[in-house]
Order: sequence, then C-alpha cells, then structure tokens
Amino acid sequence: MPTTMPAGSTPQGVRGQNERLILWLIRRNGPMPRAALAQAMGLSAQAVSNITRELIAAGLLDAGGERRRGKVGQPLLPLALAPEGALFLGLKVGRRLAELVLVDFAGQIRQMRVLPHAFPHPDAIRDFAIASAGEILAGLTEAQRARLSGMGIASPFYLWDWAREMEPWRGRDLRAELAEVLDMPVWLENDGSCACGAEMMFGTAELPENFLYFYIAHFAGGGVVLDGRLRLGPSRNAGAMGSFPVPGGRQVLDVASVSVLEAALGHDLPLDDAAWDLPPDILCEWLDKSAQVLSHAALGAVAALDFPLVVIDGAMPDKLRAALVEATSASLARMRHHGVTLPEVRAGTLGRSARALGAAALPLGAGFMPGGTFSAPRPGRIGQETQGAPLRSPDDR
Amino acid sequence: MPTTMPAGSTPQGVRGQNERLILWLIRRNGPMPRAALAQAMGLSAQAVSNITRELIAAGLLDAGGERRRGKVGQPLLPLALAPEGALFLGLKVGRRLAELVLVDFAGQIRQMRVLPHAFPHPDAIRDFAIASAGEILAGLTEAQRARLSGMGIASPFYLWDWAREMEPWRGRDLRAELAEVLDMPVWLENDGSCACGAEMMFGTAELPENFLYFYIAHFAGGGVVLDGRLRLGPSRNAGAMGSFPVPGGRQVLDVASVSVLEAALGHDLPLDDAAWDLPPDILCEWLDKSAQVLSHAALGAVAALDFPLVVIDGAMPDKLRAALVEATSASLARMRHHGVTLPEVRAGTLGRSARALGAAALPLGAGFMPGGTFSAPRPGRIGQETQGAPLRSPDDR
DNA sequence: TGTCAATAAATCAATTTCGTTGATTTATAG
DNA sequence: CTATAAATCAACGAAATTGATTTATTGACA
Repeated sequence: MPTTMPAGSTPQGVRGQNERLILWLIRRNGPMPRAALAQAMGLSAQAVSNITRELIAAGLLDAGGERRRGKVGQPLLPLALAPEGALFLGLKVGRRLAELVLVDFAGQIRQMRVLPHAFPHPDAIRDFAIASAGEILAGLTEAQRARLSGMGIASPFYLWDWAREMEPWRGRDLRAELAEVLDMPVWLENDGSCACGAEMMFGTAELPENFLYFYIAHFAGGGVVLDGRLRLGPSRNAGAMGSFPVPGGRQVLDVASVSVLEAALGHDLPLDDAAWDLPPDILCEWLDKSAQVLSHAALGAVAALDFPLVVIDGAMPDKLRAALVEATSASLARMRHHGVTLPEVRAGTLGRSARALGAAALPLGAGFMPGGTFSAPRPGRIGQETQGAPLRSPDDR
Repeated sequence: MPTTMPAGSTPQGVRGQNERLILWLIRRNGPMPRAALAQAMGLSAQAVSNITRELIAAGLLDAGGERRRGKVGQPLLPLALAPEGALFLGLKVGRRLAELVLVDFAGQIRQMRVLPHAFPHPDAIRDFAIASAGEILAGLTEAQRARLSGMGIASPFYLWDWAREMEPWRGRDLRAELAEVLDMPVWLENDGSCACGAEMMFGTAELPENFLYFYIAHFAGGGVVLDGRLRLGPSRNAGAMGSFPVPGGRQVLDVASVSVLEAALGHDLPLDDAAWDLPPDILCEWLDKSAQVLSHAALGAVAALDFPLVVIDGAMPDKLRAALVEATSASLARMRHHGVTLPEVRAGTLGRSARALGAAALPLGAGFMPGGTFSAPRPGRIGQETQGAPLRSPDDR
C-alpha cells in the first residue's frame, strides 16, 4: 500500500502518531514526566504510561533520571531521550567543504570528517562519503550499527547554475548513488531547508510554531516552518530565499552572501571565524545592502504567510551575524508595511554546524517525528495527514 | 478540555477524521462509489461502508444516484453530497457592497441580499446582516433551520487604514456582535483568504494541493493553499498579498487594484461587468503595471513556498481578468528566476461571488472538512493535527 | 437467444488494537 | 499519620481489519 496517498486514519496509526508526538515534545521541552506529557497531549495518564513503556523498551526513552521532588505527592520521574536510541549520518555538500557527521538521538555530533575542495565534485564527494561512512561504521558496536537509521544529505540545488566548474552535478542523483552503495535509507534536501530543520530540531532557543529562516553562507538559502513543521514544498524547493526577487531585477543571493563579501574583499575568507578581518567600509556596505534585500524578502514572506519571527543564521562569526540581524531588523522597520505586523528578527543558534546537523535530522524526522515534521511532498490532490507505523526497537525486526 | 492544544490521537478522533475526509473527497471529485473512496483513503471497504452508512443516515450524503454500469461486476453506486445536508450564511463586507448569501452543502447559492453603501459602516452592516438573516431564516422550514451551521464573514482587515471614513471600524468586533444577536456560531476571516477558500471548496477547475491566489477588487488581497488546506496564519493574516512589498517602496495594492484603475479613469466603474468601458491607453498602462507587481509578488511567494500554480481572480469582467493573467504570466517569464521553477498562472472560476461563497465556506470548513482545511491558528508550540468529533445529524442533539 | 461462470461492489460476523474510566499502589510534604 | 499527586492495574468501548457471504452485472458458450 503506497504511503504517499491521502490516508484515512487507523488505530495503529494512532499509536504511531502518539509515540512520535511524545518524542517530539521531549525533544523540544527537555525531559518530561508522564503526567506532563498526558497534560500536553490531552490523553489519559494510562495511555501515556502504556506508550512510554514501549518507548523505553525500544530504547528510545530513558527513565533513569533523578526523580524531581518538590510538590506534594509522588515525585515526578522525567523521561529523557536515550542518546543511543538511534544514530544518523549527515552529509553536508558545501562550496568549500564537504562534511560527514554522526549524530545521536539527542542531537550530539559524535564524529565528524571533512573534505576540503576547490569546487565540490559529485565523484569526489561520493567517494568521501562512502569511505568515511565505512570508517565510522567500523568504529561502532554491533548494537550501534543496528540503530543507524540512515543518512541525510544537505546540498544546494541547481549547483550547475553557480559556476562552470560545477557542471558535473547536472543530472547526477547523489542520493540514489549513495543509497545503492551504503545499503541504508538516504534522504537529500536543500541545504537551506536542512539548516532550518536543524534549528527547529536541535536549536537551543524557544521557537514559535511558524517562522522564516535565512542561512547565509557562500550562497544564501533558507527554510520555512509552518505549524511546527519544516515545509519542503511540492517539488522540494520551498524556502529558496536566495532566489527571492528584490528590487533592481536581482535576487537575494546576488547581494546577501559571503561570496559577495569575498568578491568585495578580493580574497577568500578563512574557515576560522576568529580569523575574519573585514575593513569597516566594505563591511558596512555589505551589511547595508544585505539588510535591504533580506528585509524585502522577509516582509514579502510575512505578507504571504504571517510569520511572527524571522531567524537569520549563517557561516560567519557570531558578531557579524548579530550585526546582520540588527541591520535587517532596522531596515524592516523603515519599510512601508501597511497591513502586516512586523516580525521579530533573531539570530540562529547553530551557526556553521546547522547544515550538517540538518542533514542528519532528515532520517530522524522521517523515522521518529510526527508525520510531516519534515513534510514530504505528497502526490495526489487531497491533503491529509499520513500516519506512521508504530515504532519498534531494531531488535524486533 | 481545550481543543486548541497539541492533541494526541484517539479512536473517536479517527472516526471524525475519516468522515470528514470522505466528504472532502466527494466535494472535490464529485460523486464517488464506496470502492473508490476505500481505494483513495487506503481504508478497507468495510470501514468505508460503515462510515458512509452513518453519513447517509445523518443526511450528509445521498445514495440515490444512478448506478453506474460498464465494467464487470456489481455496478458502482456513486455517493453524492446531499445539498440539504447543511446550510450556511455568508456575509461579504466590500468597499461598495455588502452581501449576505445562503449557501447549501453542495455549494449552491440559494438566496442573496445586497446592501450598497458609499462606505461600509459597521452599524449599518450589522443591522443589514441581522435583518436579512432573519428574513432568510423565516423562509426556511424547521428542518432547514436546524441544519443551519452558522455564518461566516469575509471582511478586509485594517479597514481604517484605507480612508478616514472607515475609522468607525477600529476596535469593532463584528463577529462577536453578530454571534451574540444571531444565536449561531460566527466566523470571520480576511476577504482574500475567503475568496481563495471558495475557489478551493467550490471552484470548478482541478486544483493542485498547493497554490497561491490573488483577488483583485477595489483593493487587492490573496490567499495561500498548502497541502490542500487554506492557510490563515498564526495571527490570521496569511495571504495578505496586497501588502506584499514591490520595487519602488510600494505594495501590491498601491498598483494592482480596481481603485487605482478608477482613479486613473476619474470615475467609479459600474457593478455590471458588461458596462465596463475602458480607454485602451489607461487599460494598457494599468495592466502593465499590475502585471509587474503581481509577478514580483508571485515569484517571491514561489521562492518561499514552491507553488506550482498562481490563480488570479477578481471583481472584474472575465476578459479583463484573462488579460491580467496573460500579462502576469508574460511578466513572470521575463523576470530573473534562477533557482526557482516558474508557476503556471491561471484565472479563478468564481469571480464576483468568490468572497461571499468563501464566507459561507467558513462554517462549512469548520464543521465538515478535515482538520485544518480552513486551518485555525493553534496556540502552543508543537504542531499536531487537531481531530474533530464524529459528525452527527442535527436530530441527534 | 438463453443460461451460467467470472468479476467486482457491498455487507455480515468475528477479531485485534488502542484509548478511556475507575480502582489501586507508591512516595512525598506538612 | 493524612492529604496529595504520580503511576499502574483491570475492565470496557470504539473503530478498523480480515475472511466469508450476498448481490448484480459482463461476457462466453450452448
């Protein structure tokens, strides 16, 4: 039975849905006792008790924390995510670096391998991913290997539009190539959407259910979160904020990107944030122009989607990111904005690691989060929640 | 128990969800036999049989159609929406007219009352709505009155920003005022979103699950449909395409609206489409400028949300609307659009009646459509499908 | 042209899954 | 030692599933 069709609901689907919702609540709120879960979900304590028992048996939750005493009554026993509950590989394809990370169920990066390159090439990155994944797998126990859920890839789209050197990417399907060799499920999404998903899944700040996200690196991208779900779009190209049109017949990435800054400098910027040294005049010019286009794009997105928050992150020093947030917020306030409420603008919390983390979050989202947390495009004309199967420990298979 | 919290799933919710999905499938696809429903939903024929039996008993579906023979086997018995299954009132607040319509479950307008005005005033519209609703109710049978689900209001937001004459709207809550007097549930949403919802619910053309919608009347608005659901936004202001920023420090409604056309003409346009008489130079100028801003806004929205389709409708003659569609499509093709796929541009199918129909669709969506078809904003941090209660016929209450 | 097997829709009966309700156990504050 | 609240146990009800049965049509063969 195809899982991509508009689906009716079934009792089994109910269980899977509730399991995933519990994991999501704990992921966003930190360790929670069963009573709080029942309260948050509107289910009975008994139901939560049954579901959590299975999740603990499946190795996804950990009840070994300290009982929290304080109020009258039996003390609360907070349930935490079990870090070893599942493991994920994340591959980031960047303009200057490829990265492969191993991330655990709690969102910690356990291992990282890096491949620098003059330009990314699909053959080189495929070989790097295969070799590095092999090394990482070799270092895992049998039990850990059984709990590896798959690999996610965060890659820019339309790479061949950037430069002649990236023509080899045209027509390549890195996802399929790696899925075949690695013998595990592989996902691939736009790098901006991945970074956004990482902020939602692993970010340390409270986030509203709806926000717009920009990620400024060598090129500019973004992501869209609606109702607590990362929106990928019917052709997987949602959140393409780098392509957003701005006045002057240009697009956001023509102005607000690190490559533009490097072009103004006349040389590449170092990978080490602390070593960035920017002349004030060039910096101000870039900040000013970038803030203009970011605020234009942000206001357009707010008009269409009513975002209360815009998050800006990127591969740049914290200080520069903060200045960009400030400049964008100020530019937004100066724009004509009748009929819309201006959003808050805020910096992201993950910086350079956002894309690789987001890549690893793809199998996590697909397997362990409520349906559509990383919303897959569904063919067919009618929208309906796709329900997931109940979660089982790898041992059961 | 608050229904606006992130909710776990329950068996009862499952039934309600499936009931609504069946109604939605039939609404969009036309009469369907049980076997096709089971196929489309991924449920067993038995489940569909049970659910449809109840929906027929509740008076929402009609099994009285002709059996369709042709293939081997027992002929198909298509189930259709029962027009008398429910009735809805829709109130449109417009710049020149207020309209109150009575719409049946199949989407047919059964009655309509109109109030012309120099400017809309909340007191006058309230009185008009109360009086007209009373007259309409008086003409219904007792059974029909029992099946009246409520009233929806389609109103522009921030009315007081348009003109000094509309200052009385500030701070008014027409929804609450009417809900109190009319003794029925009342909804109110932005008129652009309502028009978009009408296209989705009652439009005669096939629509994809995701599209952007513009509605050009005295002012310009719009709507957003994602995954087959009308998106209202966390503060109910999604789809505010009239406020979309365009080059030159302006917004869409500063350029692409009938009021701009009237200003250029120097006089108001008649309510009768056939009586519109526009000098070619003024028409061309308006079409050209409007297409530019519409295509800019559309391309921005496509970058953010990956829409495959843009629908343009409005209170104007079919011919003018077609010309605007054509001009916008052409302007879109001329824009720089690296990294995004250009959407199809198409005319809406409802024209002047879109907003009133969409108003009536608000109680329909709230009561009889899958959760979030007209997505209500949900407070709280974690997104989850809100499940509806099973549908019961009014007689059961 | 008439009869009958094949086919597919729709329903009947029995079973399983899952959440709920009400009673019970456990551990802490005061 | 009592009140309180978390968590579990046992019985119940709602909804979907599976497998068998009924119903009505097509199409082939006599």
